[in-house]
Amino acid sequence: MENICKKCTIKSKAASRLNDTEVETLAGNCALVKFRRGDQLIKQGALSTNVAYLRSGLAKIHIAGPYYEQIVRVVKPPSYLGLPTTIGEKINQYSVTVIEDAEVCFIDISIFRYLLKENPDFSYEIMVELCRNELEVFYRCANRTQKQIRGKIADVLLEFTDRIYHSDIFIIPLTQQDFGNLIDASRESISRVLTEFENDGIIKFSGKQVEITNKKSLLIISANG
Amino acid sequence: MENICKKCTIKSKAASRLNDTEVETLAGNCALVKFRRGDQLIKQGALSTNVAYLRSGLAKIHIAGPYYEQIVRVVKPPSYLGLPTTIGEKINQYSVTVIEDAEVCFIDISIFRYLLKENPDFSYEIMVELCRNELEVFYRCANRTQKQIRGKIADVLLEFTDRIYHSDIFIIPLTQQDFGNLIDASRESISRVLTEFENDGIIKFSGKQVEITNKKSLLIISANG
DNA sequence: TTTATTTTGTGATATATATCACATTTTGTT
DNA sequence: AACAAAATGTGATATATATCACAAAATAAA
Repeated sequence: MENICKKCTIKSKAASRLNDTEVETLAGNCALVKFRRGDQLIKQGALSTNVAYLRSGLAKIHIAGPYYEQIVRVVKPPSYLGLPTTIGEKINQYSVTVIEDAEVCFIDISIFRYLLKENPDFSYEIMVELCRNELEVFYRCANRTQKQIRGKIADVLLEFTDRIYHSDIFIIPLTQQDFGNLIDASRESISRVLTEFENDGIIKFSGKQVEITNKKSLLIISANG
Repeated sequence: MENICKKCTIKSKAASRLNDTEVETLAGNCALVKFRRGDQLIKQGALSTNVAYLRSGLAKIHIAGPYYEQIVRVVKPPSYLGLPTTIGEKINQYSVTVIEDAEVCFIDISIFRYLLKENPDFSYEIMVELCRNELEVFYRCANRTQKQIRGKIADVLLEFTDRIYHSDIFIIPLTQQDFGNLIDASRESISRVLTEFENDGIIKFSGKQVEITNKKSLLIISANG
């Protein structure tokens, strides 16, 4: 088997800490798979045998809430998925679904654990990622609670334009239903506010394509809403 | 200096993975400090030089939200505090305040990092803790969103009785203001619902002391509310 | 003990957002 | 291309919970 990981151009910061032998071990126990929008990468409740590394595309993490499925966050690459399961648990504690065609490397859990044990630098970088996730959920929580719908929608639009697509024009990778779920709002409210933003000349949108035409306003709404 | 850590009876699962020499290193760079309710252990924005290990007592994690301070969760011992800062960041990303008199060990950051690097088992246990935290925040998020006040209050009461105090009678360690903040409700709503629960014979409460008199009802409310 | 401060209780009222209901458009499929 | 299914737009209405405004009680400080 050729060493696909060695040549990988989208290596994680953690993986770049691995030495040649370790990369080889990784490559021998790692499968690159392509997924399409809607495909489920990780299914809550299922036994897990792999860590997933999101190389490209976009995914959403969602968990079963008391009444309905709750989207917790949107994940952009590069990012490891399912770590909390790998570490400590055997059964997936949440689901991950692709929302934009993605390439994912599945890494055998025991190999991943082996690398964590053998290479403290690798391990440390994984920890950094875990910590960052925790903090992000904290912030997101505070925002979700304290802002009202307009502000939260502005936040999401800004996140897409600045951190995910790095462009003023992009396709929202979520249905309005999911968009609402992500920020705790109803589908109808999303529709209304988006229309309102359009009327106010802040965005243009047709279908799922959005163009941010007045980012300043969006920033103000994000700060005050 | 005597080796206080070696004799420690409330050792973390991670720390129990350390060998004698490592425990000695830890002991030499670790200070046990007592705190009283209201004392701030970790201050968001401040430079961090220590990891805090909550040995006893109770604390709340809170972060600056867009409009007000948001309580993210209540932490019970044994638990490491400030890990996300230790790992990856230099400045505290959230605050921690004692809500019930506590004993805390402050561990020098560089020593902590050294132990992470030297001892993969220690490191792995820390990761387990990080992952558990992440999952808990996920669940909490879904609950906060999907349940209404009655259900969320029932949840908190159940958490106190089952997981924190292991007793049907306990003192709520939060003001109603903080209680509300924790579950996204107003102070007034907490007061009203608590009174309602008392009228329905589910709890008895005088001042901050609560006695759960009908746990079954509470479980039902938690499940349906 | 007295005084000041913080916390709690409770009614009346306001409001942001959900829900419902249905038309319309878009997307996916045979 | 035609049809079925899913997603979106928009008005009318409902509602859970916040906010306001005080009074009362409990805690902390002097």
